[in-house]
Amino acid sequence: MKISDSIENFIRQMFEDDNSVELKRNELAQYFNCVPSQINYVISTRFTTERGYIVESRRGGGGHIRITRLNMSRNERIMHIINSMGPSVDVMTMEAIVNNLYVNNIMNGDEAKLVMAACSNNALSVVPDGQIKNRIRANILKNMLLLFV
Amino acid sequence: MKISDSIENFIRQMFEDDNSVELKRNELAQYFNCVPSQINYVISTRFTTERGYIVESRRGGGGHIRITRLNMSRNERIMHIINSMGPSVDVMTMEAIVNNLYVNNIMNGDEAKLVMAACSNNALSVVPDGQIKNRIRANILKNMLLLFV
DNA sequence: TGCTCAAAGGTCAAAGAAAGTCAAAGTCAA
DNA sequence: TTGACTTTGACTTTCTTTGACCTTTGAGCA
Repeated sequence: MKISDSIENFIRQMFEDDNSVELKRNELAQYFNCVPSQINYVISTRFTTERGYIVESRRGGGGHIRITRLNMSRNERIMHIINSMGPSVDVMTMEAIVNNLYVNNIMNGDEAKLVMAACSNNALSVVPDGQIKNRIRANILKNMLLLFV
Repeated sequence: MKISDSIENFIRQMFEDDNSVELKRNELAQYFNCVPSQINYVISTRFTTERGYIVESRRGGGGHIRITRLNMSRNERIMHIINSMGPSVDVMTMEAIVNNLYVNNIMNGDEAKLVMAACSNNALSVVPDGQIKNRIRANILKNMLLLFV
């Protein structure tokens, strides 16, 4: 199960040497034995701007999808995250953001855990409404991230 | 023998080798011949933050529930704070608690700032009602403090 | 040069797969 | 008999998978 995660890992590994990778949607889909649009799904949920990626593509013969990992300065990165975050953030996105900052050495493991704890569904379990929960989460996250600028 | 207790024991045994276990709600329910929501019941009554567990989950295909046991051996003080905190905490109390932990070297300055940012009125400005705000604050604080245990 | 068409990739909504919630009904000990 | 704890199940929410249909691109041919 969880083909999407496998695909995500596969793509992630392609980044080992380079900050930019190029892939063929159909080839990749065939390799993973899934429909091509699943590749789009993975890209649109895992390689978003919020997580520091830029995606470009080209159709037609010799078409491709290029994913580029952004390399911004620490403060730029944080401000970029805050600004592109929108008023509402779900748990997965929040975790991705924090993890991203962790692997980029912008926060250490303890700090990452703290942020995740503060923004977890558990911490917000008092809030009944999911929409509002995500809005509060976004707010808490922004407030905490500002400390790293 | 109550089914809930059996399930609790079963999960507890899964912790033998590891501090973190992952389970499938439906599978477990089938194994115990109960409705899936009973698993939620067991988790929410037995594997709570108050008892030193963190629960994460994921829905959809390949979903799961992960329970992580926090290392209890560290400071009783924190557990005591958490347990004696009540369901609602105002800003001043929160700041006093955090400051106390700071001057007692249980957390460093950066960490203290993070906790205060997450629990600030600012972070919770989305929440209109003051009572609810304090309840959310208490929850966030508890979740963060557990990381110091 | 301009046209045509196959080869990419894109979009979207429906179906599927888990887990979450909540309240009603049941149980049991004090 | 009451109140706390359990059990159950209908309904909800979230995430994933699939497929039908759409758009863009570029090579090759008239």
